[in-house]
Amino acid sequence: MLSKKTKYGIKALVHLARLEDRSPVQISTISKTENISQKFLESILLTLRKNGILGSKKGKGGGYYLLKDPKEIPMTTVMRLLEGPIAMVPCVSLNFYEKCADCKDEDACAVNKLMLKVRDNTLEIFRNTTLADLSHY
Amino acid sequence: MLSKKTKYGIKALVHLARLEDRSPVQISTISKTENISQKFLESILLTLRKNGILGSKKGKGGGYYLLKDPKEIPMTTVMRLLEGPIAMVPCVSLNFYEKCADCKDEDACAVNKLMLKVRDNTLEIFRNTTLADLSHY
DNA sequence: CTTTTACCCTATAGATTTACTAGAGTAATG
DNA sequence: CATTACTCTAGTAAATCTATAGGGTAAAAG
Repeated sequence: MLSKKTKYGIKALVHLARLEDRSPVQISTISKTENISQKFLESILLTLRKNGILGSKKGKGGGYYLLKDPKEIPMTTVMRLLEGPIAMVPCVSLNFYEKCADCKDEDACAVNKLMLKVRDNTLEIFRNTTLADLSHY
Repeated sequence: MLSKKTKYGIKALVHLARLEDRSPVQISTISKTENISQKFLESILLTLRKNGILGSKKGKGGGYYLLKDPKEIPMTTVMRLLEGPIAMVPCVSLNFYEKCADCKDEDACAVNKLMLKVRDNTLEIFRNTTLADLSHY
């Protein structure tokens, strides 16, 4: 299951990407139009900012804004930031690899074999989908 | 993340599929060779039995065995039984569809659009992969 | 009638997710 | 300089899910 954190994060990013100009948008605005708990959204936007996706401006007229062109933001980045590993199992993860405790031989493991295929496919989709692609109606 | 339930279930099924004959195999045997908590495995095999994948035999010489040819068991069936929905979000699920509470227009929703692609791809893999495919070394 | 094995129910520790609360810090504006 | 409008931070509570353990029952075989 996709966490709400990721879901909300994507919605917020798309919200920003759909706007013409890149001037700061307040959390409360996004929160209201996208039906997201404001405080929860706050922490999500914070992690997006800390990881170079968003910029923020404090004080009056402040808010969050995209740092890059939506075309330059692939979903792999967003997913890894918010959701974590793209692979369903650590033993087939590129960025978060971990050996299974129970598995003797990874090459003979059916789960590994299956999930590797799934990961390859999913990764391909996320790589080839940018924020701009998702923002078209 | 794939639950251990599903992981163990697949391992157990592959274990059975790799055997020549279809005579009953004890839980304890599978549990030991696959490094799975016996009690946990017990409940997993039970649900597989209740859903027509496995048969069981009580008493001496008893155990679990496959009811069908591994070629006839697509991973869609196994995944839906053990893991639940294949889609990462209920609003793109075929078998477990549910409307998002927060989402006004599903067609305009970026999360929906993205996850639909992922689901289609993943589903295709699971459909085209049978237990037999996973059982080859 | 004893052994062996599946079957079934309950409980629980731990982790994770989601969300709320309360306030501190910072910048623009009149 | 005071006010207002924001972001930022931390702590925490509730709810759910996960993985496992324990103990007892029922059926089959010899």
